[in-house]
Amino acid sequence: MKGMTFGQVRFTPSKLYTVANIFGVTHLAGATQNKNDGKLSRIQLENRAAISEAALDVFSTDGYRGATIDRIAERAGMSKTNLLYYFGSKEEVYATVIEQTVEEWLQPFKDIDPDGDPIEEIRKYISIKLKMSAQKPEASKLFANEIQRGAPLMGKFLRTRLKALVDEKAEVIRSWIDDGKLAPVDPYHLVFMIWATTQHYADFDTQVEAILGSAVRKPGFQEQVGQAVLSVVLNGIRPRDE
Amino acid sequence: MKGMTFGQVRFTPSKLYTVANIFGVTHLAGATQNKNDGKLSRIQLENRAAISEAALDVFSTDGYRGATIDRIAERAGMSKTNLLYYFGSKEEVYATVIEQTVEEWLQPFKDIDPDGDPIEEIRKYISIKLKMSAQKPEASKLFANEIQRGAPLMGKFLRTRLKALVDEKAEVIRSWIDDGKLAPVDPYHLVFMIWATTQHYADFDTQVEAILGSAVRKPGFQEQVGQAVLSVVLNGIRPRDE
DNA sequence: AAAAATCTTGACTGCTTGGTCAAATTCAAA
DNA sequence: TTTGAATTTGACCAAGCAGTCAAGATTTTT
Repeated sequence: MKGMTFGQVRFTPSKLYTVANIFGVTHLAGATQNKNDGKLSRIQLENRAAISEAALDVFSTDGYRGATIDRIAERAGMSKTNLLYYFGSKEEVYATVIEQTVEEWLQPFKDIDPDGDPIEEIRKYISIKLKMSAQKPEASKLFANEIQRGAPLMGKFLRTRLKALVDEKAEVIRSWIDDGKLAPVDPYHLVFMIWATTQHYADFDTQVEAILGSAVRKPGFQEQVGQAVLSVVLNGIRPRDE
Repeated sequence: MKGMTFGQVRFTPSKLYTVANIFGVTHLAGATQNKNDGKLSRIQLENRAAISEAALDVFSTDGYRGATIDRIAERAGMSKTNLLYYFGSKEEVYATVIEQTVEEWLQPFKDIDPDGDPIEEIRKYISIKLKMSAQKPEASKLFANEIQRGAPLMGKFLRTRLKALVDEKAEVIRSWIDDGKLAPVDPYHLVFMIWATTQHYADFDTQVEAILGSAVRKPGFQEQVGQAVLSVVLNGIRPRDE
């Protein structure tokens, strides 16, 4: 598609292709045929990084449709034309940013250790996830937007790699339950609950702040959230008799 | 239907205005100076309803920016021009749809009964919310999108009425805890958890379906979700000794 | 049935925005 | 320093889209 268009139009000896792995988008990166054998120059590195960062900001708040490459370029400190020199299209910028973020975002989930203590592993996972939501809400918002659009870009990824990963972890949880170390609960829905709850603080930060007011900016807030969420997930709201 | 009322109507020379009070948007409603003293004609009623329904569909999947009034009009079975005869602008359509939905969506929350059995009240609330998410995911997606954009339209509503409502219910939950009928948990975060979890099944249905596959369309699915969510929220995942 | 009011639409306008092009300007290797 | 490659940008184009306008069609009122 993109590649074809370019092949057809004249191959400017000044464009270099980078293969986007997960989402199957082949996209330009800046400079081909540079004698530097595929390696990106200092300027390319800097500019691509600047664009990615700016794009994450803009896409996460404005959504794919709402974002404009003009605004991304401005935020990255360059002209739109120059941005388009590094990324062949808006969609490529978007795909790249999602790619760069998804691995990082999923890492703590992968890190759940089948041999660890179940309660401790889940506690750790929730804590990390909450921290990530607080520190980089843009990442969460970016995904949320993509999924809510029907995941036109990530659809296949969700159905293959993500599903496989969740299946794997669900099996782990199931074995924990079998060992009597967790109360019997559908592992998939438990995962969804954890995702929903932790990401809520990123995706709906506007609402959380509207309701809790300035408290969300006080130092202990994150800990308070962690404690509350963990308390419910681990112990439930039904009083335990002691 | 009391409490927050919308839809007062007043007139101007050539267009009939409808005042959308909560969101402070004054918007046109169609029809020139009809003598019919504020009452909407049969055609007005039908068309406004058709537009609202179509708009909910389109806005919820495409977001505000992504939606076009052309597509809304097409879906409502009329020309864009005609749609604009009933609603003065895209934003008015949007505001109207949000208004029409928010009350309905919030009703079960309002219905939480301070004098009821705490566990039972919360169980009921979660069940209803899950059912709503399954039956009308568009409503949830519409809000999600609005909040994630930074709530340009609903911001004030969130900070005033919604906050007041949540404050009120948080007080109820606190009193339940004081009575020893619930485990001690921050009421606000409990509410957020319930919102996040239940709405997740609407907002992220694409992801849920990608991971669970065809199971989501099987008859018992909704009950399964309800059971899993309730089990965690009520009892937690830490095994209870019997 | 005629008039008045209401409803509907095609044609058009102006603006935004993704993307192209060719002409610079800067950078880096020799 | 020279020279070719890499980088940058202003001018431009076409598509998409919100919103206007005036004229025609339909419904309601008298």
